[in-house]
Amino acid sequence: MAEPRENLQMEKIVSLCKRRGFVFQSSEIYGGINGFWDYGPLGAELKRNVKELWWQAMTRQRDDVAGLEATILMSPKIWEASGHVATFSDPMIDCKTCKGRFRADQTGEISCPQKPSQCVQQCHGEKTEARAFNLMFQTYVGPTATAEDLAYLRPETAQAIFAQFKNVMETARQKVPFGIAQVGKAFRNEVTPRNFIFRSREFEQMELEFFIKPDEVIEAIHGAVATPEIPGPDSPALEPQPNWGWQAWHQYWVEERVRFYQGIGLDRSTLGFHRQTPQELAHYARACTDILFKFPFSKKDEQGNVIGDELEGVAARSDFDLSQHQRFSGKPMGVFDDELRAAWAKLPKEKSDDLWRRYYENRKNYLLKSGVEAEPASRQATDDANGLAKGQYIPHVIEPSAGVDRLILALLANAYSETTETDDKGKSETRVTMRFHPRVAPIKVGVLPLLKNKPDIVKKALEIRDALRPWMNVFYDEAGSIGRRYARQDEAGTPFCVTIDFDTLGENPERLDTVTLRYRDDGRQERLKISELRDWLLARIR
RNA sequence: GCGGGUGUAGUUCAAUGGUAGAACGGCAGUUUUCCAAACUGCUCACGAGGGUUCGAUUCCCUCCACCCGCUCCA
Repeated sequence: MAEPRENLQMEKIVSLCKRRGFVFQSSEIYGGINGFWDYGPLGAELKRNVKELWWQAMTRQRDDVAGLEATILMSPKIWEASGHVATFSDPMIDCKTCKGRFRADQTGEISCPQKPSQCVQQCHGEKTEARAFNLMFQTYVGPTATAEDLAYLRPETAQAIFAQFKNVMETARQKVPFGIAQVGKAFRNEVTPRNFIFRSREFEQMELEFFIKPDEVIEAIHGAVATPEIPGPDSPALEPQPNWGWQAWHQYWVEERVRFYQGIGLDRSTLGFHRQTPQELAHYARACTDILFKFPFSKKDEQGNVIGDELEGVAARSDFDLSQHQRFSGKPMGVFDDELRAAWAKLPKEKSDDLWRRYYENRKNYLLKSGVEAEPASRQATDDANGLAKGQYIPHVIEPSAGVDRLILALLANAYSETTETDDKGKSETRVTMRFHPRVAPIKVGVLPLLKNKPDIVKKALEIRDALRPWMNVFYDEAGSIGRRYARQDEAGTPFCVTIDFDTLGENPERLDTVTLRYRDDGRQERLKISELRDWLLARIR
């Protein structure tokens, strides 16, 4: 059984996180609280770096994405529209005899684990009353704590993006296709928080909702929907094209996201992919590709290959979300497209009839599945399809949704490496090095005076620290032997250290104003001029 | 929520029905000290609450947390 070893690996990581200040248990002095974790000094830096890199890549480096920072508490109607009020509060029944737990509305369909010939409803197990399992945290807005004041802590950040879709589009002066990005906390009262920070009750998400034209619109404007080749891992990323349909956009975002992970040190070989099957997909979703990371606790498939657990889901969610908010709020969520209206007028009749029909079917299908009666559904779908001919449509969306804390855990697991060395006396010791990519490393450079009792060396070291500080996170350390300080920085994952010695001060005139630069991963050292230090480091940490 | 396991310094471990030791770490100091050097000194723990007992870290109960399995995972 390989399980104890994998468990050991997680235990080592958890222990290091505590010891070095990456992650602490929340409320530890009171015995902790299940499903909540705090980030210590190094963890806070690591997390900040990750979020900033995401924000940089997803918004600032692009013309077609705008940012948003919405509130955690919102109108509860948002969660009715999104479906969370309904799906997050399933009544459950426990069986005291067989220890099973079942959805109360399915006891007539699920077979009893002990007597598969009978359904749960019929078997003789002693069952509890149905109890509501609401996975959304509740609170009250206002002092009266009545049912009208009930509110929920958001279980995902995405819905605020949909709710603010029109405002953002207008103020950012964007046109479809474009996206809205948001980073923020989300809360789920998980039944079983597990695996350290992998599944917790308070967590952070980095979500993009990228709005695209429905395929019918692309066809009307461009004649056909493009199906581009997926570029190989080493070829340059695709440039988005105006004639892309949802499949091309979906593939594009999966690829973009994988490149992001590679850019912060997660090699493709550490990742896995899972394309959700039709059974797994939500009814409104067209496709969803999960990007997985092979965690120490991840399970293996029949062939013994590690499967991985979800870092991010890239979902093609059709026009479901905006449609829901349009229906529940009564506010139009569609957009108007000049190009579409002009193109539509020039379409051959059979083409426009075909597109009209397909759009109509999609809209009717959505409405029926959302519980709208047949007749009003077809009336509404007719209106929607007529709107298409006038240049109006509800955008579809591609949603790359990533968990920050899961990514942090992936980076920790990926960086963790240990080497055991045996000295002359036969005493062996294990050293840990956190091989973070310099972009995410909490500390970029350690500044170390060789000796702390030599004022000139210390003074010079402090000057260097102060010169680098505005540009990167610097850690100054003068305590203990130089080797000990290197080792401390290795455990923190600091990619570079500079050491100031007597040569720096001119004891060896050729080396005046130079420092030792030491690499974390192999201990290699070279001599670098102080005047070149800042640019040398900046080139490697960005 | 159910079943199993675990809970002793910051970390990893030890011992004990008579209130706890070590290693490593951390802090301070000495040292022209470049890979956890050496030496000196110091700091830090029985998850919480009850019960049994003259006395509980040790036995019992409850709770909390962590790990594993089941369940859940929009």
